[in-house]
Amino acid sequence: MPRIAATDRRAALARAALAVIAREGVHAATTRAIVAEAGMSLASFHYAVATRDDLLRDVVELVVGSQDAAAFGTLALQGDDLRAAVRGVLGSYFDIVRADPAREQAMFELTQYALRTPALAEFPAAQYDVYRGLAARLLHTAAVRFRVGWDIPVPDLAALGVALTDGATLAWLATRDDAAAERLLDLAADSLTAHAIPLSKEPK
Amino acid sequence: MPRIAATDRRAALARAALAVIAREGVHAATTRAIVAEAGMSLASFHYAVATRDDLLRDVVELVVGSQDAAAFGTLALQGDDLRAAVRGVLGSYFDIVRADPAREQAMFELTQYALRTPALAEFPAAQYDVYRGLAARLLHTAAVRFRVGWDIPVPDLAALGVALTDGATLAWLATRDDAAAERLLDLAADSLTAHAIPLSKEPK
DNA sequence: ACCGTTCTGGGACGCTTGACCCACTTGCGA
DNA sequence: TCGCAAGTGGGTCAAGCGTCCCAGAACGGT
Repeated sequence: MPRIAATDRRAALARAALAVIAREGVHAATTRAIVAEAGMSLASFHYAVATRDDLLRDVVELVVGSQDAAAFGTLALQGDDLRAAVRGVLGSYFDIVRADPAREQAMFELTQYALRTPALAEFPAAQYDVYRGLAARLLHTAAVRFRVGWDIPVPDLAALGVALTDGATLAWLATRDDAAAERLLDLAADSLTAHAIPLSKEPK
Repeated sequence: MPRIAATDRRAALARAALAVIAREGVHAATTRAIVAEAGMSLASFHYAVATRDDLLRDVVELVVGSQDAAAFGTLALQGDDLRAAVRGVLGSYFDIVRADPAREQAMFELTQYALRTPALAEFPAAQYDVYRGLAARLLHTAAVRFRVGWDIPVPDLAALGVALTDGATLAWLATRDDAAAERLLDLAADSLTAHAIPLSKEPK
């Protein structure tokens, strides 16, 4: 076992914990399961981190922090018109979900867990700020590219987008019905683009 | 301690378990916590039910079965026009969520738990069938009352409704932002009613 | 080459968990 | 009224949990 600085080990443990959670759920993320995943001894755990809850906090931070650009960086705005672009982004997101359903489920479980844990209670709100911020940026970019405006505030529309993707993800995790999910994403794209208004000939 | 038939005790235990889960989360629903909630001795637990997982199965069945008419029976279709009626139903649903957020979170947690448990893996799909069926019935009733049709299949529109309510609930549980939730429900009602088409003068 | 800090491993602790056993009480049917 | 199945309570078990301790190994500055 190579020597690793405590701070690095802490990060490695957080990643290992996330892997365990994705594979077996939050309740299975015991100290022993985590160190086994990371290939460490049990003592290294408490050398790097004071308590298990502290590590879970790291995991939540890891999730919130990395879910932004990391996973969604591939979501490119492309397509011939606004509707196609929006549908494309939703489809790309959904491909990510389908590629690793366990991980996506782990996100939901972590959110629920954080809501139950007083020390972590503020994280879910931050998580949704990240989601909504990302959605808002995408909407803004789309509006610029296709020279449209939105007939409601972008943050509100972003919230709608987040709710739609969350709802679609949850439904697919439960049913694994690909066709239904695709139809749902079609409707979601319609709902979002319905709020676009063409700008006057001379874009600002 | 009065004598209670094993079958009755089993049902009582399931209700107690649901109460514990709502209050403290799935991971806190230990056999001891459940019997304490139900006011029984630990031995009565395993007399009424073979194993803890068996009881959890009962809880899931209880949730799926009762969530239909029971909780949503109050969702009445009322309002002067379609849009108002749909918004009213969404608002009523949301009032239920806000009245007992812990219980609603318990529903999500149970779904996640069931997805992780092979013996319970088929329940989430059934749960969503119930949701979608309820939404479809509401949409059908609304169409009849306000003499409109839907420009897409009702099951698809029902899936959209379920995704929107799920997404809105999840977002509110995380942020507890009432105003944002109300705005989101406004948009949700718009998205749904956008698919209504007026019927010809002579309704069948 | 040395020494003290930094890191590692194995073992151990106290506690909670799900499960269960067995002696007991209760109440219904004959 | 009586017997026996149905139900109850307390105590107990092994396993798994988070946490901790301590002897020793590896490293970096001198």
